[in-house]
Amino acid sequence: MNTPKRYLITSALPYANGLKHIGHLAGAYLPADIYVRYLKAQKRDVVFVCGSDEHGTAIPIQATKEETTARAIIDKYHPIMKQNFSDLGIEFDIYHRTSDPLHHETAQEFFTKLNDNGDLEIKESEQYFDEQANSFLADRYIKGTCPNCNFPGAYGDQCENCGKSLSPDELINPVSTLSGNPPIKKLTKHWYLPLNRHEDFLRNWILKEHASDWRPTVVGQCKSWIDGGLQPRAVTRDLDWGVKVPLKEADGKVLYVWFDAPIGYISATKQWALNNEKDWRPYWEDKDTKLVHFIGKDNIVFHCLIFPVMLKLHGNILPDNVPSNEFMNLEGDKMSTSRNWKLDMQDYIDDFIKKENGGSQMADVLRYYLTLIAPETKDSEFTWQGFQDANNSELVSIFGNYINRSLVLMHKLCKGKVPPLHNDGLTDLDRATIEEIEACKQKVENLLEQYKFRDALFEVINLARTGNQYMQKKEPWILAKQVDADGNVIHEAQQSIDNTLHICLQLCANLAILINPFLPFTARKICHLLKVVDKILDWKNAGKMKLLSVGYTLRAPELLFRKIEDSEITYQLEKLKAASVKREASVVSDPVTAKTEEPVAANSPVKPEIVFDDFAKIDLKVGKIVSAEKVEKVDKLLKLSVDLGFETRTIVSGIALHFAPEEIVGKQVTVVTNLAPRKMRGIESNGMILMAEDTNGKLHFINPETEIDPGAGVS
RNA sequence: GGCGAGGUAGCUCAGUUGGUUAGAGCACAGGAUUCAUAACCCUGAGGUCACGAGUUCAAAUCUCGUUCUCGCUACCA
Repeated sequence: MNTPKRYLITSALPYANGLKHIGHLAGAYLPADIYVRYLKAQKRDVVFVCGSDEHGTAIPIQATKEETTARAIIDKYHPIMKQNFSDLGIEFDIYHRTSDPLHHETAQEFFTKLNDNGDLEIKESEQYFDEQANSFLADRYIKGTCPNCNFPGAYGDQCENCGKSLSPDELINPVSTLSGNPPIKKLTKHWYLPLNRHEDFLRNWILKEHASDWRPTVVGQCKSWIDGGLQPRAVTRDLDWGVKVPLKEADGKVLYVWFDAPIGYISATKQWALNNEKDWRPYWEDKDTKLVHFIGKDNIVFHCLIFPVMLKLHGNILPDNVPSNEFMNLEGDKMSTSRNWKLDMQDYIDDFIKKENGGSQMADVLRYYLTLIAPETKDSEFTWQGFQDANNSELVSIFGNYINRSLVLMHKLCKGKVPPLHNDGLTDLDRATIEEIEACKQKVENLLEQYKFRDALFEVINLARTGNQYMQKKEPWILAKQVDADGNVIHEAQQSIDNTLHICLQLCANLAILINPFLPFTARKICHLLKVVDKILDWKNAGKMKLLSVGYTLRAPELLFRKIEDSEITYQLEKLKAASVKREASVVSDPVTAKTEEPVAANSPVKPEIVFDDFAKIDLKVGKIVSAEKVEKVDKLLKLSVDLGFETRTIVSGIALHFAPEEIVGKQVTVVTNLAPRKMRGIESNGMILMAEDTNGKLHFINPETEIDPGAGVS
């Protein structure tokens, strides 16, 4: 493996619509920071960029929720996120933002080049338009009744009640959230990135060239997408929040957020270059640059398929690796912002780092545990108990304790000075220990180069364990009891004590260097205790045994980590559960989006008023199920034959998860008989069975109290 | 239903191209020790490697089936 000339490391741009939780931290920011700190300790040429992603419809939506403007939202969250990262020791070379003019220029230039080269397609389509607001409506700006669960406040892209992804066309009774009026359909023009043109490139590049050096989950996910068929993807949309499409004919259109966001890496690099009087170009154009994207698995498609296609078309380098992490669960459940099941970085900072017994050592504790359980190969599990255990029995008991006992012993047995190493007195154990220090450096290095952060961290802790074992075997405190008539330790014993503590202290210094990428605050604190400058943390010093000069006075020991009490853990567990329960309770009385919605949807779960004639259009009849069978290869559908008196019809109904075919034959049901026919799975459905859903989500038939003749009208 | 990733000790996870009694850390039990934040150190117990077949001299590892979890995707008039 030859060393690249320079590195460009990116962490996924966090979306500036709210606080970010530790799942995000563990997925994209912490591993990147560790990697970057390691590279920098190696004195490599590396730039670590990140920034806030401030476009997309969710920003104005959040603004409505908080009753403010989009600009105010991003100006609120950008500095908070920046500070959160800083408090946790995530040290970007630049934390930029996509609202910056430089980014707008960069994104526009990117679009223009692709468009000029004919790499984009233009298509016209009908989209919902709000006449009063004179504006096309993003999916998120259309609300209506969810066709899946009948929740009246479903958005055009997703129903927040049942979680189903939707398209605006699926909504029943769509309404614009801008004016409250039903939208009309209007023709609009959009630019598309034809991913389908690049299937061969992607297949070859990922599935062949990177089949073995990328993580299996990443390659697998890409394969799944590619095999599923790549579609042209809209690059622009009708919205007034974002990067304006740089074409006269595209007034009122902006770049789709997925298109402009990754370009944010480039504009961030440009800004960094401006700040530091550097040239940004080689970082994105020179083949000798190693580009690495750190992301969570939800971002794989963008960073492995879409953005590389964009980069290739634009003439940039491609990522060398995209070490995506899986997800981190919390106490047995998925982390979720909407269900409030999470631990925000901000909350951890408030509850641990900013406390009197906290400080930056607590930032390192979180970094330690998150790295220990990093979801590198599969989803992992954050538990507060695990957090406490990792701290108390590893950081405190093994690592912190080793450093502490080394310093304490040195003060007691070596007069507070680094003792000399008497070469003629070296034992096999001494030599073996020295060799282990050197070997540890190599192990950590190899693992980090392969993005195996968890294993790398283990090796460092293991070196502390080695130190403990070594000290235990040498027992300098026992040797110190061998005194002569004057009470002085006899010569041979003192020599052995000197050698032991000399090696122990050099090992401490090595620990500082090796732990530095993972726990930077701790590394600096060790340097302070050893009275050495931070320069010693250069990676090239690792494995060396001459980091501390003989005879040098060291500081009095201070503890590196404190124990975490049971009460702190119970407090967090209760807090987590309380917040999540509160959330559930509030959903019942006050729908997810209550504050912002039109009164109708917010205050009463009733659809807009209609007149009798509207109702009279619907033809409802009682029918009787005469046969039922499961539609093959589909989860939810049953094919029913329903006797309506005057005829027997085939109706396909999505109730298979609730009823077995045999148990519903003979049941009476209410049928909408004049609904337009619709084909599902190749079967034409002529009508619709009315169902009621209880609070548990279970479906119930709507039928007459006692059996009556099929075909009876309902009104 | 399709595709992808998983199911290994109480917990969190390793297990390279199939090869001797399946590993680590933590937790647990016993012992030893006191320099150290009752920390460290030593020893030990603990697994039908989700389940069932098959290929093989040999399977946690390969093949097929079943089942469960996660992600993407399809179906809901």
